[in-house]
Amino acid sequence: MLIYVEPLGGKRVIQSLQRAVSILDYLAEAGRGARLTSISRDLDLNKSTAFSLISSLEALGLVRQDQDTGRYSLGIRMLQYGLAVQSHMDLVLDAQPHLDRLCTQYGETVHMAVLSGSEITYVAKAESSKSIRMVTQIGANMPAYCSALGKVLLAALPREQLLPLLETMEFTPYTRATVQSPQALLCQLEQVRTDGYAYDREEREEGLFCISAPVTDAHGACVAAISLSLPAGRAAQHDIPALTKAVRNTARDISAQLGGSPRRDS
Amino acid sequence: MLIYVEPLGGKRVIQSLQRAVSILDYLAEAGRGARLTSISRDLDLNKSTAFSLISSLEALGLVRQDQDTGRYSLGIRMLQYGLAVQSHMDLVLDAQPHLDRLCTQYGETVHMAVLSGSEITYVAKAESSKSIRMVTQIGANMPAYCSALGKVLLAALPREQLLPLLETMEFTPYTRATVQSPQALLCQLEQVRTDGYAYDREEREEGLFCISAPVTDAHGACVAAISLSLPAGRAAQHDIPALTKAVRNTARDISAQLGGSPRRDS
DNA sequence: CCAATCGTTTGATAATATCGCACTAAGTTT
DNA sequence: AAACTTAGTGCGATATTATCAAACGATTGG
Repeated sequence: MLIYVEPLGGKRVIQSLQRAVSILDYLAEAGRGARLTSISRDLDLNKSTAFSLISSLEALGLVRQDQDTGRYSLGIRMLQYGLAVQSHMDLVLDAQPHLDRLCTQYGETVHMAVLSGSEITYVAKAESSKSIRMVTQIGANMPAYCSALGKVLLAALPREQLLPLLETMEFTPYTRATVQSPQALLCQLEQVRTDGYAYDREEREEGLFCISAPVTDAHGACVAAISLSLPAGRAAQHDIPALTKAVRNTARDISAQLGGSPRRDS
Repeated sequence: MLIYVEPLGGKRVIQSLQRAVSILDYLAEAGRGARLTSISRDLDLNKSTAFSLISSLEALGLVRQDQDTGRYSLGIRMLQYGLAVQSHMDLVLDAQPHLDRLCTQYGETVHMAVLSGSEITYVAKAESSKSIRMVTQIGANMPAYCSALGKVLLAALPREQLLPLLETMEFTPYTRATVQSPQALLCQLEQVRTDGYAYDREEREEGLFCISAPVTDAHGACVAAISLSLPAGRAAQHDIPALTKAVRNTARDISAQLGGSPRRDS
């Protein structure tokens, strides 16, 4: 008998759903499929329960089982969900043309990202056609503290959300320029707030330079950030202030569209 | 009191999961977010039940609620799942280089797809760099009966699976060349089985020509199909028999790799 | 200003997911 | 080859859990 007392005001989450999602997470990370036993062990689920959950997920198409090995992995139905998110997000739909324009204008890769906890998630991009370019995947995550996009997004958070988040961060020194401490980051974020844009000068990766600016919704809340990435080698050929201005203008254009466009009903 | 008797041997699916997934499906289709009320109405769920499910999904990050409108839509966590599927599927990983090679060799778009019920799902692609080209989305679905990929995949099914599937199909006449009846389709599939490849001669879309061949696993079971798509206008410039041979060879290469590569353990 | 919806909360209830146990098949060790 | 292990799967009893009806305050609209 397990008596679970809700910590006051906490939302009640359906147990089987919570467990099912934890299995999906597990499968998303476990590259080439996981065994039922390891799932039940690692997630601390009764084997029968795990089986019940997994076979339900399989029947629903979210999980598939390899006929030969018996291993479980995510099903292709997940692909469709991912696509649906991408193609339906107002943000992405509205922003894409602007991103494309900025990309073709300067021939460099453009990204849009949102904040998920202390990481950023890329939600849209427009890729440079040059052979040396930044390669990223939509849906992929990156630590926020060492990217221009992340700094813009973090800078927009109110202190009461930002400070607890800083606690959870680990500051991995990817390069010589990587921010190393919460204090240094806070200091940079202050600068970002006054400037209205952020740079990443090879903080995440040697040779990668990024310029980022915030995208705000109708209420002025920062819902995303866009960035322009260029190899440091090409940075000298560009007029950085001009690029910065272009990025900010594009961000403003997208923001204006988010604020102005009337909402359609279904 | 609802007494539900399982139809003997049918797998029992966890109800709350089934309902949660139906909500996810609903949200995936409902473009710009759905209202709680319409979800509960259309899916025949008690409003409280729907709310419980949805708020759980929200707490788990699969669904998000627009602050302003209150509408629910799929969360960005779904993007990450989609990405995980794509990057972990052996099939896709193994096939991508072959698809890329075929694409650059002829400068036309190449696809790989699998069967989901009576539809095909694109799981990988290599895009032509020409301005006039086929534009598709990974994860998107298409009816199987009117595409080269679909015909290859259907042709590989055993009769006992194929025949019930034919019952459920609706034959929409997209073009003059679209197959119109189960009989005509069966006849074509017979041909595909003996030939080992399939064509789509503007059956889905005017001006679109496709060549497809099956990809088989270690046991010879057809697990996917690949295709090369070209605008009918460019078809005359190509040597169709040579293209067909190239597609079949690429499919064979991928199949060989699937059969030969030893399976890794975690 | 009343009527109608909206999303949300509550608490009682019974239906449901869970768990322990048992079974089979395949792989190891003795 | 028998005994032992470990895999995935099936079943039924049980109480935990998801569900439902009713009602709430907040908006919206006629």
